Amino acid sequence: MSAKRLQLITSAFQLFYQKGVHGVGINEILAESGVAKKTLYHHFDSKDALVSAVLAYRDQCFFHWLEERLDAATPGIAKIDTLFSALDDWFNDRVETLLPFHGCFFINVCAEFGDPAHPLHRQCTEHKRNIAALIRAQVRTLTIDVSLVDVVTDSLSLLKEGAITLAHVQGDRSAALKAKQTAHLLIKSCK
Amino acid sequence: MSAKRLQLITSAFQLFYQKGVHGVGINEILAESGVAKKTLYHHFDSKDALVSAVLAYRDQCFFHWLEERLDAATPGIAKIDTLFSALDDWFNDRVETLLPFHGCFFINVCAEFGDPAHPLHRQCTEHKRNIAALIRAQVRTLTIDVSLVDVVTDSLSLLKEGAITLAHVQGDRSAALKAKQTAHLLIKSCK
DNA sequence: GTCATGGTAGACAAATCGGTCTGCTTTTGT
DNA sequence: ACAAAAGCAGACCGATTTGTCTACCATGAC
Repeated sequence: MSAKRLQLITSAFQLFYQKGVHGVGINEILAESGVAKKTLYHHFDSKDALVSAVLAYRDQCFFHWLEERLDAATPGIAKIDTLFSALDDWFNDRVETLLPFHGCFFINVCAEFGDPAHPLHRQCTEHKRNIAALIRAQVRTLTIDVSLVDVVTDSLSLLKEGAITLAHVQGDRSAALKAKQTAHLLIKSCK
Repeated sequence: MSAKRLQLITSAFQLFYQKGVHGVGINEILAESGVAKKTLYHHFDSKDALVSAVLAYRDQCFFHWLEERLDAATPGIAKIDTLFSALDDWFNDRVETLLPFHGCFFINVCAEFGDPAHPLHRQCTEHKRNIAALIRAQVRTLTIDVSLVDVVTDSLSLLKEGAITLAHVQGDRSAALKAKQTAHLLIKSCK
């Protein structure tokens, strides 16, 4: 990938994440990234195409970060602990690669592109699907009845998304720890 | 309240809810509401002031709707059942007064106004605080140890917010029922 | 050496943005 | 009845939007 292209994506992400996609103009991205307008439109057909590339970039960053954190944990309940500890680090700006917390970028984009049929909205749906699959893989390492895997995965997803919203909208930076506590209660009740 | 003022607020809400605040221009609101521009700026100092009024309007609609639903339920676990049944009705467009589901308007607005110090962001925080208090009142009718009221309230809030996100971003319209199931497990484990 | 590629700065276009204003009509309170 | 308030349509303003275009420079492949 071209260096300029990457620079455009990272600058655009930073601005979109803070101010929303519609709240940031092309010219602001150019000023921040120090790239010429012609170059931007050489790499991307339109602003929407840039947004799509930014979503793909963030999807990759976020997924790999979480996957690495989870891989480092020992199978079982520690995997679930690690999931919420990782979220806690994210919420409290202890993960440099994720940039200062401003909620979930994919939730934010869906707020602006509300139509579920919109390509950008679908891209966000896809991201969440991938993360949910990652969570399911952790749940499978738990010593619980196989028939409970689906429902526990759903519950953990609910808690994760709820924690993100609490942290962002309510400004409750301890949301991940609350979710971890609830997850413990939940899994204990499965045994 | 003036009829025109109300018309402006309801039209603006409908458009903002579907397309996001920055995705809707003043002129579109005027065309949809059939109100003159001068009249809009007679009632509101700026677009931000209109957004603030729309938030207040939605806050009132949503709170009163949920409060009525919860009041009608018998104290105890039925209150919690009713909470998630109400969400299920909302997600599946069975509540006319809330308009077709496009996620939580307050979460959406926070996505566009990411700065927690922004007045519109704070207004959303306030709304969530009020809803959380309403949930806490239901939890108090449960026959659980008083020391658990806080943690159960937090857990239910997490599940509620998570369900909203799952329903909107993932397009999972059964999210409220999954959350209800999880809430049951959780409360059962408190006894 | 030559030529395509990717890059620069920035003028420019057409549309739209939020917001102001004029001039006129309708409604409403007393 | 009459004056004040609220409403109308829409022209207009300056700023900003996305996107195009011209003209030129640097680099590297063949």
